[in-house]
Amino acid sequence: MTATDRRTHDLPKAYTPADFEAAIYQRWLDADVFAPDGNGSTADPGQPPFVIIQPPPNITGSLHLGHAQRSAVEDLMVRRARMLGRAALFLPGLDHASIAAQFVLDRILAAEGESRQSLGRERYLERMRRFVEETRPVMLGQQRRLGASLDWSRLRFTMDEVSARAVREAFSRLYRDDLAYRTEALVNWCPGCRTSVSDLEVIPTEETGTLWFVRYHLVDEETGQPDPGATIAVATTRPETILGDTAVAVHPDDARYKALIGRRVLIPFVNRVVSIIADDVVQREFGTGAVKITPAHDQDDYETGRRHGLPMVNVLEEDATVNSSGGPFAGLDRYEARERIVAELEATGDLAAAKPHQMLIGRCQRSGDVIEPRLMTQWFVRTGPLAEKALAATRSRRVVILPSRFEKEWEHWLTNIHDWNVSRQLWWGHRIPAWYCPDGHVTVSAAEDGPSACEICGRPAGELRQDPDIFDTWFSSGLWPFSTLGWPEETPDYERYYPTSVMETGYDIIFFWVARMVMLGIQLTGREPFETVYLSGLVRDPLGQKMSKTKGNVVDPLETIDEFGADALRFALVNGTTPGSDLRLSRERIENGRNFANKLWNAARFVLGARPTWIAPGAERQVPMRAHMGPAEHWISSRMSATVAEVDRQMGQYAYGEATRVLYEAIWGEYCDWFLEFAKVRLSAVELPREVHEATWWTLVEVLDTYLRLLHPLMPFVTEAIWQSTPHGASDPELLIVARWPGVGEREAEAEARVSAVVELIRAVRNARAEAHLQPSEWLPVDLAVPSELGQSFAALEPAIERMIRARPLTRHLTREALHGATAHVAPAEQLTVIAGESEARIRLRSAAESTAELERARLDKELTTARDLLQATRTRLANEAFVAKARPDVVAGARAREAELADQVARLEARVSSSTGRPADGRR
RNA sequence: GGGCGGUUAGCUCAGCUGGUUAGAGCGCCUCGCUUACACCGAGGAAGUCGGGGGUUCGAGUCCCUCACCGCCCA
Repeated sequence: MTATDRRTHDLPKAYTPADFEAAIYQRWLDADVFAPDGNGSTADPGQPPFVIIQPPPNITGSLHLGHAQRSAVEDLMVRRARMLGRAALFLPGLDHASIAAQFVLDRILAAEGESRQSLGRERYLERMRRFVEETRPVMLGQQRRLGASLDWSRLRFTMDEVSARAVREAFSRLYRDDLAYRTEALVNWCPGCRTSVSDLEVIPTEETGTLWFVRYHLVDEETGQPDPGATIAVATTRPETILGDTAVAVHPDDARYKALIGRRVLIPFVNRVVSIIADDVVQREFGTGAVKITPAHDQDDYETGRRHGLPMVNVLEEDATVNSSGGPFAGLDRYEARERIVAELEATGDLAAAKPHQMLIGRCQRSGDVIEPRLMTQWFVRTGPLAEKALAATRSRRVVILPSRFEKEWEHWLTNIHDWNVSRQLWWGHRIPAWYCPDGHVTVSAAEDGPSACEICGRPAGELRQDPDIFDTWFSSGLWPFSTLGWPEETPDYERYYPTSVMETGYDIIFFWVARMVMLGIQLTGREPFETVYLSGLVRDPLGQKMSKTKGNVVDPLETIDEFGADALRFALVNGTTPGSDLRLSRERIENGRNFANKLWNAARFVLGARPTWIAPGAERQVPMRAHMGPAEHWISSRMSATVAEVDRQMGQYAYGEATRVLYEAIWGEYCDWFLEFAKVRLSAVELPREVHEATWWTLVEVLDTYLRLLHPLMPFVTEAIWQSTPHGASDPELLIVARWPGVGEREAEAEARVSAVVELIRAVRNARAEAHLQPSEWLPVDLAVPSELGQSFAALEPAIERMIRARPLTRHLTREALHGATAHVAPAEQLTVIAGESEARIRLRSAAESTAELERARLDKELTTARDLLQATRTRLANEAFVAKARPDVVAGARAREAELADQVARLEARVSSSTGRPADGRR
């Protein structure tokens, strides 16, 4: 093995990510580069820090593709910021997710023959803490597999003491400022979860129910007895609520019922006598125009009840069975009661009609149960004043939402916001720090041990009772951007890293979470918690369906990483995506990522293996000497500058999908497909001086190095693995993760144009050869002529061109006339003519077959037709006076140049066709 | 009911402020193990940019309208 080969063999032939990903992550950890103030940090203290607080995944869950995509995007931003020299903090966390966690644990307990109730609150919470300790490492390990450069030294949990203190402090401040209050109100009750939930957790679903028409008997005002003949019919979709009716309402202007206003009716089963009242919220067209009023079980009725001072009769228990107010139906489940009530109404002849009815039914986001409005005393956050501040933040652009179309939804939601019910009748979560004394006085305390006495009457703590409820999980999540940094204490982290830079999350929780962080952040810290909200789309299956366990279409990110590598998955999750739009993830996409990584890997192997023998393997990276660079080297350097600029531009506007495509094209389509091929030939030319070999090789290295840097945020593992084998500059650190982001270099327009012309010619020759069905491996004599200004470039690239078009010998003529003269003696059927731009080539065939001649004529005819059509189109444009007068001058100039070029091409093709057929090229088709 | 998004090659999707012949990946067809890579290379076929109308010298891109699909809010 020669010295040249040594470095090649540092990289195995095939890209096998499983061999190095874990080791590389460990190297990053050992080097302490994730923490912005870690030992390995190369951050420039003069620059502002860049901070992303990671949306904390649910502790009991496992990592799914949604997490994977978010981590990929967040990590991409963080890694780029780090390479730009900013102190980059990417803070990891876990969410206690009370309802979700209780669901999981309750299932486990059920399997063990236990239950929440059988354990009791203390033992249950103890059990939960143990369970959470078990699941915790699972989630964290998954983040590592993805390569997320999270600062593990700052890991937070929403139930740790720092978070708990923040929750207590936040709530007591809100209470103090009259932004939190306790009141009796209708709340959304989920009988399955046995807790109230916020409006956002109720999913309206379109369902077909029944609209029942029920006759209520009027009460004879004199006898006080029901009047068998006089009835008023009401319509209802929930007959069981009849039991809680406390009025019947009609529209005041409804002629049908005007006379009945003020009369009384008897509510069946419970024998309650209630009044017929007038209220203009009644819709006359709906049902019979008369509606039953159940203030304790319907939002609209509740409002009506309040206006008219009606009694509120609650008829349901926590589990949605009918309570003792339900008379004969007490103890029955709500639906059983409904059936029985309908049956009995039918029996008594009071059921007037029953029709199928399309309606919206609120179901619990978590359990799917039908939500019951239920009257309860709960804590609420007064959202009006908070929402105003949140709106001001986006309107003034202090908070920018991407993509911007979500700002409209943001506006709409925040301007129509309701107060936020934060009480949950669960155990796993932050207990509400409110205490009640026997006289009903409320004391809210931020102290860890609670209040020492009632704030109002001074009764000692021993006589106070703490609210049994806990907070909605989103309440603690709403504090996340600052509670993680130590708030309410003014810790060094809070001082340095708050407000944060970007909040990246899914658009599906913009209101659940983002809006609440902004509201609470501004209220409690006086500042917007982040500058930019980047909303990702959702990851769907190849058919566009949401992934869910029940559908069985879930793709496990870890299995994917095992098979294809984390980089392939990350590539698939970012490439071709636009913020806010969903992504259909298929196996093919991931394979594409793996293939790209493999391509890069092998290109690097080539570069390392092509090192000139006299350059030491560990040599410091050198800038290629411009004087010894050939046209291809100038070309790729210039293209590299273009790529850096374009990637910067796209990433600067968060267009990561676009940036990825740009890199893919630059690396595969330019560097590998063309530059490597040019370089191969130059490096194997022993007659060229050492300086030329060096210039070419250092160009290969420089471009590879730059592309590894640009690609690193997207595909961190493979780029770091390769970079560990490539020559570095004197000022480079040991690890790519903390290396500097490339600066934009200079463009060389002429170098780009010249090589483009060469590439165009090579393509055209290959095309002609393929269409003539020539063996790709067959070497054939080629004569060519290129415009004089390209002559020098061609000369330098000739050996490469020779090889790329299989030309032997390759004869270059100074003018087209010379080319034509030199090939005039060859029969038209024995050669192919290729016209590419201003260049022209003739390929000598070994033998003249009639079929070849015909194929050639057909090909030339086709090219001629295309060229003529294009020429015609360009001329039509130029003939339009309005175009010439009004279009931008550069556009017109471009069209003129185009016209000249096309005219020349058409002329040459015509000449060629006529000489090969012996007749003039015919006119227009 | 109000609002938003989508509709571009067989499939999945890019296409930024309107400007030459609308791109990519996968799939398809032909050829090829050329000393980085068959997780590859060379070449090719394939699109009336959902329909209609308008603005403009010029529209996939801007405006109006209709249709279908999806989402959010009531």
